[in-house]
Amino acid sequence: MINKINKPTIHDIARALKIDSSTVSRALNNSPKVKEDTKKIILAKAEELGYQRNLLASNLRKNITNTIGVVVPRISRHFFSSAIQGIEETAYQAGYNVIICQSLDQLDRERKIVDGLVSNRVDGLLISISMETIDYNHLEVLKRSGVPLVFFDRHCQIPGYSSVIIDDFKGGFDATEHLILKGCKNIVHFSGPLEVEIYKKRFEGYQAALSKYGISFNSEYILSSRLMEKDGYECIEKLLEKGLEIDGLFSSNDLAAIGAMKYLKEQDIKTPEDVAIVGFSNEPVSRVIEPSITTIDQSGFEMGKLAIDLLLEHITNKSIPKKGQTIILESKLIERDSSKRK
Amino acid sequence: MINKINKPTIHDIARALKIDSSTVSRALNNSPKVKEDTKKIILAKAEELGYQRNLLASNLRKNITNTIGVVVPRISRHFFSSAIQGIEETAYQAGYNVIICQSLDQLDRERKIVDGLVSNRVDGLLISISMETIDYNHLEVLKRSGVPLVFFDRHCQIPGYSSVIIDDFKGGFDATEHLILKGCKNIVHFSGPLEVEIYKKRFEGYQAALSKYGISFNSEYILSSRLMEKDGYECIEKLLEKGLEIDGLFSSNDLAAIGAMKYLKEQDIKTPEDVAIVGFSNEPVSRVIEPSITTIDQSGFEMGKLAIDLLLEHITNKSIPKKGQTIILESKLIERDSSKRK
DNA sequence: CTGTTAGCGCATTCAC
DNA sequence: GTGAATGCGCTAACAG
Repeated sequence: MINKINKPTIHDIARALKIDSSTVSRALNNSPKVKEDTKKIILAKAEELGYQRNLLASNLRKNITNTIGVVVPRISRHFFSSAIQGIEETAYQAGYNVIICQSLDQLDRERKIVDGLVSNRVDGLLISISMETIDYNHLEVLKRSGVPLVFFDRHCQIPGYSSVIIDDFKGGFDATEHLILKGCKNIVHFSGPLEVEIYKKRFEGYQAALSKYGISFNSEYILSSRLMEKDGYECIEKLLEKGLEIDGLFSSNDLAAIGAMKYLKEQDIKTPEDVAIVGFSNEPVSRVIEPSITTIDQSGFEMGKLAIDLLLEHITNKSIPKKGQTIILESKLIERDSSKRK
Repeated sequence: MINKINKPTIHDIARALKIDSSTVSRALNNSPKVKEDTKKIILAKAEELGYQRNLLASNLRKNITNTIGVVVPRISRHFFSSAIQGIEETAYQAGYNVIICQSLDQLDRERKIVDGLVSNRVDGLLISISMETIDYNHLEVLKRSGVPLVFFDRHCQIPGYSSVIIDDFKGGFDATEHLILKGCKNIVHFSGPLEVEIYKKRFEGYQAALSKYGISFNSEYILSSRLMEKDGYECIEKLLEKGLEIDGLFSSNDLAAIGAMKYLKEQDIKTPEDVAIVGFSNEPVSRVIEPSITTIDQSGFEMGKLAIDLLLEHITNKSIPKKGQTIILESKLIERDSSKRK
């Protein structure tokens, strides 16, 4: 006997009841146009047959999916998982499903993911771009298909798309100024790719702070990497091997900062007395692991909330604004006790 | 002018080329039946119009989606995000998309998610059930629809479905024995709901170890909770307020263990000298935060890999085995230096 | 209230 | 090789 588990359709239940499938469809959608009695009978039969609506067909017909796609670099990063938390919360309330995808910071994967999501006709897209995303073509073409898109955190300047971001320039400035005021003269900056907007802005903030206090800029102090823990470790290692003086470090995230800290400890350089560190983060664990790292805080949850709100607005208005709206959140520096210097 | 951004279909490109849409369809699927020349023309026009295949329609027609659904309690937990990593890796290689969903340990959400996934006609399901999942009906009904399902880590006994799990009984036994050998007599056990298979097994392991060493079982030492950090904190607080003697703790995860540890430190009870702790985990950060917690290690990545392999096998064989296969991984205890006693 | 008809976009069988 | 015809499962417009 063949394992013929064909899923029942509305026609199956219509046939069993000797009525028309359109009535079944209406009943299943709880249309007021169908008599309560028949509704009951239909629902019962549906239950009996183990009917489950085929959303592919339904969505195809209705031309909406009630689904929004979310693309982030990695779900394991606390910032992103809390952003997703915020997104899902209001999305579900608004009756939307959420598809979560991670690019792993690979442009290639990001392209495929976005393509797939659009092919699956999501109603909207929320994206925090990968570190490799310097070419925006895969996003720009979306405008032709009219899919609303909102960036959050890692964004890029494409007219017509909105963004929810923090004030990266100010964050970079504050971080650097904080270090300067602590007495640092030789401040290293761990950055992501400088072609990516947020890293560029933070870098500009860094430069501005140096310049304000009349500290000369040394390009050897700028290290661009993927900001993983091992990157921080290796970067600081290289710098020290070069014999460069370092007394302050501004890292564009906490992972790289932790990596650097680890190396310094191994080398018996007792941070934070010797090297003061500031990193971008709202990762609670990293604060516990390295309480000596002062952080520029970003709330993923809040950004997620704002981003989904904006997106839902765009979806319901069917409006892709000409310019796109940008919401900039204040970044705030949270100082740890232990990073006080002499 | 109305914002009429109608997505082009194969008919649009067929019309533009004065050929039939079926040819276009074939070309787009790279069928060998269509001449190379026409293929080129079609592809060019598709590009020009910004055509993107409607996967809803395509999948509906083909009755497969090349998508598998993954349901986990929370993506932010390292165990699950590394499992997802493993799953995605082989899934993508095999040409499958992955939809990630989190139940947040709520049965209600889990039900809706599973329903939605099945309605969207995923080709298979990978699930780690919520802590509230005591009633399996939403999973049992899936058998009628023939959707292959594989459990990993948090599973339940449903004939016909396979599981990838660790040896929870042994884990519970080893943890408890470890504590006993360290000299503990009064061992508390933080558990999840005992109706959930894995917690039950760990508890049984706990009991078996006590019994082996002739230590009497005290039900006051069993605390069932959701195992969040605050749960651990509150549980140990209550126990100590009751005036109960405690010198060992076996927690079913690291979060609750950390919560307990926090409370103990606050109370100036110097763990690990006073209370030895074992928790289930493979969360690297928790080991850094609380190196005094010895752990029973679980590799999410490995379990994810095994689970997806099993699932893909089921999908390609179109076989829902009568009994279901169970892969049991060895659990291993990883001792931390600092948890040595007297 | 219910049935009839049509079609969402695509893939596939059958002709030619 | 290509075109014509059919239907995946569902919803919506239109009758009655």
